[in-house]
Amino acid sequence: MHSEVVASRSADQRDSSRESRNGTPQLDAVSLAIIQQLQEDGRRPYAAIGKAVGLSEAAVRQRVQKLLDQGVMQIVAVTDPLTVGFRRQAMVGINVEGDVESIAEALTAMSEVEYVVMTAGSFDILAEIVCEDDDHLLDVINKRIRALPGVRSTESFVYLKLKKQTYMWGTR
Amino acid sequence: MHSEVVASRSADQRDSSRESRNGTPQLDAVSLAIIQQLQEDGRRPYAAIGKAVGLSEAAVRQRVQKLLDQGVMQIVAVTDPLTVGFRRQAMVGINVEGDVESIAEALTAMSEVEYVVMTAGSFDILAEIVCEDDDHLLDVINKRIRALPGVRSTESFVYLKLKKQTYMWGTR
DNA sequence: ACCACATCTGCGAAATCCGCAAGTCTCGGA
DNA sequence: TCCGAGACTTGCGGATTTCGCAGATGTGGT
Repeated sequence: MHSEVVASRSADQRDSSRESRNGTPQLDAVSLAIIQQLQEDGRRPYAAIGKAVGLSEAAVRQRVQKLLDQGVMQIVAVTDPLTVGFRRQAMVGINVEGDVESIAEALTAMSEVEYVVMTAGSFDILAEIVCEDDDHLLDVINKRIRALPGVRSTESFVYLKLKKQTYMWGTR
Repeated sequence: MHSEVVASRSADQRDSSRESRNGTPQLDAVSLAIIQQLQEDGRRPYAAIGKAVGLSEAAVRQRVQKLLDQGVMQIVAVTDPLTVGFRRQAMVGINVEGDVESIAEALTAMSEVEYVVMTAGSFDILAEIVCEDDDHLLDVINKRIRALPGVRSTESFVYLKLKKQTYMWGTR
């Protein structure tokens, strides 16, 4: 009933914040374990987490704070869009002529756009749209996205049924 | 310094849990406001939330517990996959012959599959894959997904750059 | 060797969480 | 109309958690 992740801390396990070349902070095993705990329950007390990962309450608190400050993770409530009144969703594949980045930027600025990713393949950009109804969705796709200068074509995939949505990265 | 969302509670605002025909619980304005608070900070104290939405600490506590029990929302840590060691992601569009639902089910069972949605359009299913490297990604797509009986064809969109990822449903 | 820096621990004080009870109000059914 | 169910409020202690700080410990660079 005392499953410690790490019994002793060796050198390479405690570099909780070293920058790798691309600027993203490098995470050690302990921080990973902390994140894992908070992925199960975002409100789990620091002491309980400490017990699980083999750290003091204060140490866990400091690391969590740093992870939040660094933007490595955030602790938030996530919901099923349907239950909060958004009944139409779609993934939109977009092809761009010219600067892809600027189009992506414009999409990011739209509040109905939940998700924007630049891709390799037959689309340059994939964007997820979350709307209240068909009219709203139609408006966003036809009037706002297609109106952006540089958007060559779009293809829409209206969601029929959401089957899975996980937030368990790093928990495998 | 006392910004209450609701000054007085009218009838339709306090049906915090009524079932609509499709079985999903209906949310009132107050629960929406609570979720909104927790989307900004999943660890915000109940008293602070109560102050913001115009409810007592105890009432907020009861509502949050119910929302969690009902599965309407969950409070979790979310991370940027890249910083936790998953360097290859892709969206895969899938075409199916026969029962779409059962294929979706099979995808859901895979731990590398983060997201599964059934769609209308030129794909029957969209699935998001999160992997550690190219080999892993290739393995999942070619050996596991394409091997499913009923999968007619797939098309992959490898992620080049994630531009936006929000969890702010209902916060508009 | 020594310093600078980051991290961890320990420990009080303050704040929060949690369960509980009693009273109010509204809605809807008998 | 009367009554019960459900939701909210207020109030209350006790257990728990959070928070800030001071003092160790450890590591890397000079």
